Amino acid sequence: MAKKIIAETSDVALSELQIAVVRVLWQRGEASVTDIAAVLAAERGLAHTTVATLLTRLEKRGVVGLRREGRQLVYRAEVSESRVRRSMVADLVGSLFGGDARELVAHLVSEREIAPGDIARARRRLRKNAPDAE
Amino acid sequence: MAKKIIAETSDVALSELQIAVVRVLWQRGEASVTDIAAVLAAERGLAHTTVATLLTRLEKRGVVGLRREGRQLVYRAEVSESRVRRSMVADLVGSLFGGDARELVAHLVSEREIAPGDIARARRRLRKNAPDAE
DNA sequence: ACGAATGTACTACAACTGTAGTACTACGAA
DNA sequence: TTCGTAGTACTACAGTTGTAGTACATTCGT
Repeated sequence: MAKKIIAETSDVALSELQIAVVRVLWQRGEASVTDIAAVLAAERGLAHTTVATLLTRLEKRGVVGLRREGRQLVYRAEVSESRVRRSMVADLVGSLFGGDARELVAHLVSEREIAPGDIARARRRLRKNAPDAE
Repeated sequence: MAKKIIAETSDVALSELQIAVVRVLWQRGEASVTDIAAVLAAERGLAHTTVATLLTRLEKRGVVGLRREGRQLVYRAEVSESRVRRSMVADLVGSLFGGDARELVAHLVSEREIAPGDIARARRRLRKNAPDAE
């Protein structure tokens, strides 16, 4: 009882590029290499094989899963966006804000990225979209 | 007119470990390799030479500067903590929150990391510590 | 002055990342 | 049936990171 649990528990830190790849999967649920490569080619001119390599590596790490459809590989995300957000925000808060998310909020305020009322608004929205998410 | 300006303008993304090193400098203003190595050795058992290597590399990147004092090297940070925060938070918000910091706040709320009033509190604190900070 | 200790410079090395080419296979069109 | 094409697998390669050893130089105590 190791690998699985560790995989479920441990952090998922992804690079910007890796996120861009997985984002396509978050949006579509599933996508073939060609689909994803098309997006990444448009977004940043990456070669098809580059995207394939990226996916292979992410698969090896368990970040994405794949299914074979004929000769094509169809990928899906194995980690949710919120899980990645959770772990990456926690990493950032931990290393740069002394582990206190309120420091991050203070930073955002001083950078004028957010304004009073944004928390309340977020709360209302959350309540609406997931009324019983405790 | 390139390097300098680019250096001043461009992003500063540091790894967790690199931040731990620079944090010592942020705290003390200046510190010798031995000082920093002592902290890092205590914090995470790193060898003296490891810390020296880290510092050399950070120096090459312009993240820290150094001064020679006899046979010792005394380092100082060349980038401020707030600059690093700015650029790393922007990166994270950009890649995981669609560039909208309010999404990050919503995430923090849903993770129960912050509560209503935290923005106002941050505001008051900022106003107090830097009354004319625009 | 000599040897131990201190401190830096250089080298090493594996893992991971960004990037992509090449080789090979199977499929579909003519 | 044959050839171009789509698609995957494998290899490559430079740069960064985490980690530290070794080689040298310098200095301090006795």
